[in-house]
Amino acid sequence: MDKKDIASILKDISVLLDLKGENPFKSKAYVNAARIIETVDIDLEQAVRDGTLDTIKGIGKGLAEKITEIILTGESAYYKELKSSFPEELLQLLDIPGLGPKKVKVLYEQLGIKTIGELEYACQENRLIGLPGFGQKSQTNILQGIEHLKKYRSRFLYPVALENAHLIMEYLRDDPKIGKIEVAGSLRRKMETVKDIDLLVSTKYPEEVSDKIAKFQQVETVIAKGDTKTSITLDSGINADLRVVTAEQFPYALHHFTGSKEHNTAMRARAKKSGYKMNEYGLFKEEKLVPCRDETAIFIELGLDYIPPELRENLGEIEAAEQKNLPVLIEEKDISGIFHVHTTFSDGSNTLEELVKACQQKGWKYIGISDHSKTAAYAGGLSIDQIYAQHESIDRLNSNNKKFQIFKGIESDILTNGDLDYPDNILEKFDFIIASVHSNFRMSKKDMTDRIIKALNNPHTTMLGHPTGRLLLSREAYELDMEEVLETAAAMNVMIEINSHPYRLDLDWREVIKAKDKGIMLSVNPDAHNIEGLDDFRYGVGIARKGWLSRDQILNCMDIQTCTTLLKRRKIQ
DNA sequence: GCCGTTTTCGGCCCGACTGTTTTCAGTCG
Repeated sequence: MDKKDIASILKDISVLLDLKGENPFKSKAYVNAARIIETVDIDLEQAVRDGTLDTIKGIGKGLAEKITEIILTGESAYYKELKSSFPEELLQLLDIPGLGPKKVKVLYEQLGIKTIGELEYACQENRLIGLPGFGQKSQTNILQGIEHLKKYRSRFLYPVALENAHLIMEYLRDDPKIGKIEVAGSLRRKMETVKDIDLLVSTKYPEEVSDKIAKFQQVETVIAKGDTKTSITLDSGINADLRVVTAEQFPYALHHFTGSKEHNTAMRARAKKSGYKMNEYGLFKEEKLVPCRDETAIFIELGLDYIPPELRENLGEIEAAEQKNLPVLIEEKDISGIFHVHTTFSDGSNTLEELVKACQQKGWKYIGISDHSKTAAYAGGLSIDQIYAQHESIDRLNSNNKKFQIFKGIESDILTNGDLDYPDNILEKFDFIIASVHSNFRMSKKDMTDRIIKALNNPHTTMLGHPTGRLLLSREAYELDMEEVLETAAAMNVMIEINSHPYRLDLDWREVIKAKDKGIMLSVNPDAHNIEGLDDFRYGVGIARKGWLSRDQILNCMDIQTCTTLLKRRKIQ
């Protein structure tokens, strides 16, 4: 029973309470507690033993009791009881846009609808019309929503959403009636996946701009259209919300629609405490607008340093901003070289020479080549002879150019027993070794943890590659005790990569925060298989920023000399 | 269900939009 499992039970309880029609604040208390459990850096089992669970802000006596029960027994009688009053599939109905707990309750109690299939059938039979709160329009919308759900996934990868956002922005940008236009929402906060695109536009002509948005060629449907908000579905399947405000309102609206919801809630509560009211239209003191020309001015008015969007998750950023304690976040320009690049020696599609040239053109000072190791036969893993051949090429290129360094590396499979993929006399020939799991994902949590821990204890391992193995929106992470992995990495001085491939973004940014706190050095790696793939490092920088990292905590922000020293550190120990 | 430098009771962030109503509830962010 790890933190995620506990949080998931608490969230389920919250939904069930909503369905029962309980006090909404009670339900909110459970969601809130779930979030706290997920993010708090406290050993919960220890807290149970010490009886200190209810000293955590947001967890009182009632929740502490329930969480204790879950930790000790793996179950919750309260949860079981709630669950038994509804069919299990019922919760899926909440995925349909426009259906919340109240309406689902009506559908269930009055029509006995339990599944999406039953709901679709009931709509086709016209049976929703006449139910309290339902009519012709809502029935049609529900049918459309079901169609949409079937057709598309509910979330999109960050670059996909970004590209779609840029399409809309380009369409609007040249319009003289439009002042500012900016991305907001989870996209601006650089979440790894997003549900929809939020765009904010300033104009004196809201109606005309709304009309123009609805006429965008790539709009499939206009979901809603009002004075300040237009919601559309693009033909790529992604939804976009466009908010239209005046130039004066823009900074407040930008902050509001960037979120997160949790950050906003905390900000408004804070504002209220000091006698302000805060909403998307402004910051008000005694009903009077406090003029702010940009977001920074809003933060300053509230006694805070500017909080970059990536940090706005209500995970301590407001307190840090108050104490002038926010980190100086890493930026793309801080990257001075790149590790984890595949060449034609294994499954890459560009040669060593081409990749080196591409890196030089980007102004980088070094590249760390890491092709696959021999067990990864499907990816053309290198035989020992091929390693010698590659090292010869690298030595030749290095001797011809003293200003650019090629580091010799390998992405070694972590074998099922936790060993690396070559004998020691070969492993010691590399400048760095990325140890990654590429096979046998379905091990027990304990076995997988032991497997990785063993690899971390190997003196040849420089860094751990894509630590969770997840593929966003398609493959779950393998079972792993991440806490133990981070502890070991910290103790053994092993670095961890932030794999920047948009399908991975692994280490997860929530864990990056914890890794940073443990003093672990991270490396923003593109895991590039061709020249274009090098640019994925940008997504990794986004994750590093969400993980509160500064340049001095990232290997590939260092100069050649420092990198060389840091890579050798492991072997000397 | 949580919380408290006026409070152990009575609050709990706030507003837009839709579809259903005939002044508002539900949903969403």
